[in-house]
Order: sequence, then structure tokens, then C-alpha cells
Amino acid sequence: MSDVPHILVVDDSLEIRNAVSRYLVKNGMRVTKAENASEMDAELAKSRFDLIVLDVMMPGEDGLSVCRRLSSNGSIPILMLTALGEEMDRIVGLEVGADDYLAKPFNPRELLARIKAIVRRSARPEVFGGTLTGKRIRFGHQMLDTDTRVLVDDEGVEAQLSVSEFKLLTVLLERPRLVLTREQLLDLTAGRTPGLFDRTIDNQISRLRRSVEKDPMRPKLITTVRGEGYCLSAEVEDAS
Amino acid sequence: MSDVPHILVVDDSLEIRNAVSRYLVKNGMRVTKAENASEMDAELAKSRFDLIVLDVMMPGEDGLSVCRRLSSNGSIPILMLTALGEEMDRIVGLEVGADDYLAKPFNPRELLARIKAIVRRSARPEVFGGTLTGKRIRFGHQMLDTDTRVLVDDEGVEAQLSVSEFKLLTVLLERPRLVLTREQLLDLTAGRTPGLFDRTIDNQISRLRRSVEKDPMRPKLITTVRGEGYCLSAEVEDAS
DNA sequence: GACGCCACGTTACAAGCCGTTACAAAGCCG
DNA sequence: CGGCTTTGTAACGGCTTGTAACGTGGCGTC
Repeated sequence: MSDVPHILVVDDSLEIRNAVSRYLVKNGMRVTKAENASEMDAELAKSRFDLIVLDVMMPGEDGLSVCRRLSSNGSIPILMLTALGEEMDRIVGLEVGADDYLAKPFNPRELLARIKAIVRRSARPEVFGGTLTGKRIRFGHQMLDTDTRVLVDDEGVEAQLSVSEFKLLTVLLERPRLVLTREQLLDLTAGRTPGLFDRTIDNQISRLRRSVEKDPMRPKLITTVRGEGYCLSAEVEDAS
Repeated sequence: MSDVPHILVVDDSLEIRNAVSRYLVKNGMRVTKAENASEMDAELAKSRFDLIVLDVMMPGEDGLSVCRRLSSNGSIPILMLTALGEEMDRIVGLEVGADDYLAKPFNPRELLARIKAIVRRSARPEVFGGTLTGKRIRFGHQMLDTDTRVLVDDEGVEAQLSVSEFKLLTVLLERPRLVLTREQLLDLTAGRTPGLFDRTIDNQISRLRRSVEKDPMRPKLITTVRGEGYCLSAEVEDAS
């Protein structure tokens, strides 16, 4: 997620696509347009979006179906748009996984306000847009070069991180002060779900601490939250 | 956030409070009611909520003001409720920091759907240390570093707190001079409700006092209020 | 003032969580 | 194919934490 929200507008009506797009762009957002569900899928594959404005009535796969499909796996917020102002439609829309629902005709300012409310809410407290690639990151008393995977502390001592140590560290750096469960960490670092007695993350944390912590016996940066997970407790800043 | 969402309903009309409350409870949520802004504040101090349903028109501090106040610092989602269905009111509500807006009279099912949508969306990993994250807090004759969970007294003696000691202490530090029952403390620290003869909190207080009190036999900071609960009696200030 | 009840403090203990070490499998590079 | 590093799994031991049990002191009653 970058600094300006990136919105994907999906509607079969050219007129509405353009009107919505123009208004959002004018108010400082980045907008991409799609005419139907398959175009939308193509766009989703190409870039990252902060929110989808989705028309319910469309030729081909309709909005409800799209919504069900996306909200089941993904986590992209959806604002549904429709000509039908009926209460039942609104409710079904929300129950199907949309984050908000607006009936046409709508006031563009209300659309903007609702988009902002959702984006504000789902804005992750990440410092960086999910990618630290090519940056140099300061945290605690050291700096990480994300290109070379080299860690340099304030005294100039360097340490080379292994691939998995580096991956784990970046995942933590992207979410400072957030408690992450082992399951989340394993998912984020390796894309897999833990077995029943999986101690993989414990071990990786232990290895990472050897490189990152001044005193690995008394970890200050990567703290354990018993019964929940681990947490990077330090300021993180871009020092590129 | 525990397994069932905890909703705070703020409305000056008894009728609406009860109706909303009944419907939400029936649908598997936990509900607490407040009649006005100050009652709301009292409830907010006492337990943890996943969402606030907030009436705009209230005697005393009105909904918009409350909303501005809460959304500036906190991160509790707010759903605004109002008799005025005017577009401008909706927009102002959203722009003031509400997450959603619903006009009375409303369909309870839609209210539920919107609440679920917001709660679903804002379910995110826990920020460690609550509102005290990353700060250093002075109280009594000592200072707590919320990053490292280390307690330093005026003579420079350090003590490492365990996770549960730390959580209990931060909960108390966020509410100085307020008497909290064991039930509230257990809810705030562990997100669970006490069993019939649950002495967990007594024990944790006892352990915490060993680290915090100069003379653990005669506690001055964490005082016992017989028959009610515990209370942190000291000035608390941010010393970051 | 003595007694008993009850709330609370403390200790003891057991279960479970977590850190670490050791080892084996898998990858990497020549 | 062989040595090296990296990474997952297993095992041991220490520490944290909830539960139970016992002791103690306050408060009301007589």
C-alpha cells in the first residue's frame, strides 16, 4: 500500500467509470478502470489495489459473485455500487463480504467519504508499502541493507543473514510493534501453514536473534509474547 | 479482541439501546450500553470493545464531537446512527472519522451486517502494549520501558517483567486511580471471563507487586479495594 | 472483646510454552 | 559426486502461568 490509495473501479457503464474515476483522481487517488469481471481479474493480477468499487449489475459474472469470490480468499476491501436501493440488496451485499454498499444515484462526495473511511480503516500500520526491496532500513542500533541482506550495527560490525533469516526479519520490520502469531509468520515467510507441533518459527527466531540482538539471552528487539507470538518492538525507519 | 465481538451501544433513547442490544446479543455478540458520552468514557475505561454504535443526537457531548475525539487517537471502529438521513450529515459523519453511517429508522439486519463487515475488516493483529506502545512511562518511583518490558527504579535497579505482569501493569497504567474489578482486569489483560473461583488476577497482582512495590508486604502503588478490586494509585506520566 | 466468616496474600505445584542444542535432510557450489 | 551451508525436526530443560491449598487479617455479630 503506497501513500496514495489505488482504487479499482469496476462498472460496465463507461459514463459511470469515467465520472467516478475523474472525481477520485481529482481528490488525490490513483484509479484504474475495468469494464467487467475478467478485466478486473487481469488488473488485479497486474497491480496492488487498496479498494475495489464494484458494480452489482454487470454482464458476465455479476458483482455479488465477484464479491463472494474475492472476499473468501483475498483481503481487498470492496465497496458495492448498485442501481437497486432496496434494503435486501444492501444487506445481501454486505453479508456476501462487501465492506460497504452505496445505492445509485449517489453523491460523489459520499462515495469519496466512504472510500476514505474504508481505506483509513484497513490501512495497515506498516511503515513501508509491503516491499522493502532496495531500501536500507534502520531499526534499534543497526541497519539492514535489503539488497545485500547485510546487517550493520552502530559499531560497523557486519553480519550476513541467510535467506530465511532475512525473510523473517523483513516481515517483522514491515509490521513493527505488532504481535504476529507463529502461524502468521510462517504464512508470511514461507507461505505454508504450520503442522501440529511446528517449531520452525521458534527456531528461526532463535537464529535471527543471534544476529540481531546485542545480548541474545535477553532479547530487546524481537520480544516473545507468551501464548501469542513474537513482536518487533522498535522504531523502524527508511534510511535509503 | 476475544472470540465474540464486544459492542458498545451509545444512545440516549432507552428504547433504541434495548432494541439494538437485544438484536445484537441474539446474534451472538456481547453488548454494553451507555446513555451518553460520559457513560461511554467510563465503559471504555473499563473494558475492551470491538466497535461503538454511536448516536449523533445526544444531550451533552454529541456524536460528532465524540467521534472526532475518539478517531483522533484511538483505533476503535465507530458506526454512527442518526435520525437525520440527510446526505450531508452522512458525509460529515464519515469525514469526521466514523467507519460507517446508518440512518434511522434502520433495518436491524442491516445494522448487524454493517457491524459484521466492519469488525471483519478491522480484525488485525494486536498492537503490543496498547496505547502505551513504544513509550517510557514514569510512575511512583520508577519507570517502565514498554518496548523492552524493563522496569527501572530511581536507584537504577532493573527488573524484567513477564508478559502477563507487563500486560497487567499497562492496563493499570492506562487507568490510574480507577478501581478495576478482577473481572475487568481479566477481560482487559487476557480477553477472557473469570471462572467461578478464579484467583488468577490475585496471583498476578501478587507477582506484579513483587517487582513494582518497594515493600511488597505493604503495597502503596497497587492498592487493594476490599470487595471491589485493585487500583493503581500514583501519578502516571509519559517520559519518552 | 471473642468468635467466625470471608476476602485476600502467598506458597506450592503441575502443565505447558518457549529457547536452545543436536541432528538429519535438503540445497548450493565446485 | 563431495563438502559446505542452510533449514526443518526432535528432544531436553527452564521459566511462566493457572489452580489449588493454606494462612491471615478485616469486619460484622453476638
